[in-house]
Amino acid sequence: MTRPTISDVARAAGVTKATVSHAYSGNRPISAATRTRVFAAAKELHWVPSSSARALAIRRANAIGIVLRRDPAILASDTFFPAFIAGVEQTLAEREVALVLQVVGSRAAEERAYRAMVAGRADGVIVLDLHREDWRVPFLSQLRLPAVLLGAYDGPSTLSCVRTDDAEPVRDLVEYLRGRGHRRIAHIAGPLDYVHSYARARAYVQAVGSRELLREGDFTAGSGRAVTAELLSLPEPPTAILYANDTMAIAGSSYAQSRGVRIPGELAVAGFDDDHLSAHLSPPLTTVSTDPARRGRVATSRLLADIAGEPPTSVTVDCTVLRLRGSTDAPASDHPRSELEEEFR
Amino acid sequence: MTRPTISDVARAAGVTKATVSHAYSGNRPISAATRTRVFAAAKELHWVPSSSARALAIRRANAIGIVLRRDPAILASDTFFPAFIAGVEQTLAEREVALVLQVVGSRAAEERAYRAMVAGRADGVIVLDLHREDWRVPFLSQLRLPAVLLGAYDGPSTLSCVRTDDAEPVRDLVEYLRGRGHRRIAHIAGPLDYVHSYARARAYVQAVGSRELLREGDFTAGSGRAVTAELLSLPEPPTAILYANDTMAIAGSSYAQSRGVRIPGELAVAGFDDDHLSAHLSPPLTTVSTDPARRGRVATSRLLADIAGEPPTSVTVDCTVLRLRGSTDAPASDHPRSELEEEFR
DNA sequence: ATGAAAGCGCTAACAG
DNA sequence: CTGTTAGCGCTTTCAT
Repeated sequence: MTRPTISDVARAAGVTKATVSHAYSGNRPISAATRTRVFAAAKELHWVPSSSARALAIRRANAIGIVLRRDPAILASDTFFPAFIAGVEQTLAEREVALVLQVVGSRAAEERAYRAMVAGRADGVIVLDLHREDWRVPFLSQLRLPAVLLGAYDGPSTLSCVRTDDAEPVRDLVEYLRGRGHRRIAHIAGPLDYVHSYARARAYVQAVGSRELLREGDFTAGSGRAVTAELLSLPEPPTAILYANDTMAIAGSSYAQSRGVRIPGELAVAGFDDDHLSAHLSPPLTTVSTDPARRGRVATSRLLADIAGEPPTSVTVDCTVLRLRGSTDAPASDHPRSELEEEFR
Repeated sequence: MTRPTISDVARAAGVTKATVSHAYSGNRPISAATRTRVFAAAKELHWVPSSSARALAIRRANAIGIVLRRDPAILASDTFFPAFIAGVEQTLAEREVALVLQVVGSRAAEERAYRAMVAGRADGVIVLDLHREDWRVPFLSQLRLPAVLLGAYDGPSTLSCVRTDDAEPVRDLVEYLRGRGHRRIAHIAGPLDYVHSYARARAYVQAVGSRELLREGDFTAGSGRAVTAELLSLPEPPTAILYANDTMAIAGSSYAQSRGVRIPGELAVAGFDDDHLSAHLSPPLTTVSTDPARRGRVATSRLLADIAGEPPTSVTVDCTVLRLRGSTDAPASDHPRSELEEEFR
């Protein structure tokens, strides 16, 4: 009635536990005959090795962790996360490694969660939502917990890092809009203490040469709407808005439309992330796809390498693709296609 | 250099391992003095009990599992999942239980994943995406793995179940649209082998009394668009469409708008799920909010109860709320508000 | 090629 | 109230 153990299998196969263990791990030669007997017995008894016992013996959890400190509301509105997880799981599935997820509400809980990870829940972690100076970087190093940072972390760090160039697509977008005659281009950034928000905002400021039309949102639909309202009520409102994510872009442009502003005729808008809805809106939303699944895969295999003992490394994954769509079409339809636009297509 | 164990703490505190263990578990009286010494020593050494050792000793993982068999694309477009997870974590955080997540691609992998769960990764599982006849129900019973089914499962089952009434909001919606003069109301369902899709579709068919305008989508934006296109090209197209989720509703109505169909003037649309964007669209989308976070909390505490040895139970959570918004406003603005509408407001 | 036995770090009787 | 002593189920020397 109780689950079978390795001893049961050994007994049934007429061998010892060691033999069963090695038959599975392949860590030492086993005669074909006994191996067959062992496997048969195991299948017969429906034996599956206990992962806790295994974890204790080899001092490895065979799991990686992600601890997220987020407002449930933000989590729910994040299009990046599920796709990222899908990527993580894709490379995890090949080995027999599990993902343990912990969503916490406070810094204290976050520290506890990481300590629990080192204490045997996970062999390493992926760190998301990087801040420009993130306490977790020194904290995790000190914990000696293998970790990979997702995002272009600039502070001192000896941890592995999976970088993305957030600046380039922003520059391209600004250039593209300029080419279409836009002179007042606004940017609604995400919280500026996030490395990716900051990188996008900085690229924007450098490209337009002014902070006048830079605003800070919080990635939610509500803030997209609110900040858009503010921008549109300016004496001289922008003719184009770059949003730091699609959620804000969609909410913002819907708000503009509800006020009678025609998109892209009177206002061009672009997002970031390529939400699954963006291509299906009216007009379809210009955005930057960032292939979260791929980044999940890269981060995971990097982490597994760290765990296996390889030295931490920084890798850059070139995954941003500009998706030019209807929401940034020419303000007036008589604008000829610019060369730049052709190039992007 | 190696992580401290309970023995190190015991030695430092001048007691035995048993005392340290009990000081933490409270499983037997410990004098205040020694307890203090123990805690001091533990803190001094930064000791955190090894979860694998603990799991082996108490035969419990202190973790629950969710295994998901989904296309990454569907995962990414699912607004339900992240919110649900947030709810799960909320009640998990109070106890020190972790969530292990596994996304798999095949039935075989799914079985393996569940077997790994019983084998020590998790003490119980939450089952999502229920099919009308789901092999996992007998499978998990046989595995003797505590499990709670999320959704109104009708087949034979002795597992706990967290139910939601999907039918009522659909009936209400149909009634509401009827009250506004709609006579051709279509429904774009999700895959009909899912219990929730089926329940919604059945309620729809009962309410309108015909399957003529029933279609099956797959919850993605692409299918929302495609099926909407088909419906709109009918000789006698519907004047209202009920979608089984907001993703399809948004894609579908955007498509309609891009074809010049005015919403709600010429076509009323409603979704299901209350995506974070829905209230911010133009027009705002009428939908049914289903409080995924709350259902996550309920399912989790139900599962923890099962794990604690309570007998499995079926609970119904009354969490659907109709959100009437602009996308279902009167076809002609001279329609007086119906009484029903007032009641819903 | 296989067996015997000693842990991995914790909990839980069983004594005292 | 606290110490001793077996395990939990697996891996891994060390023998043979």
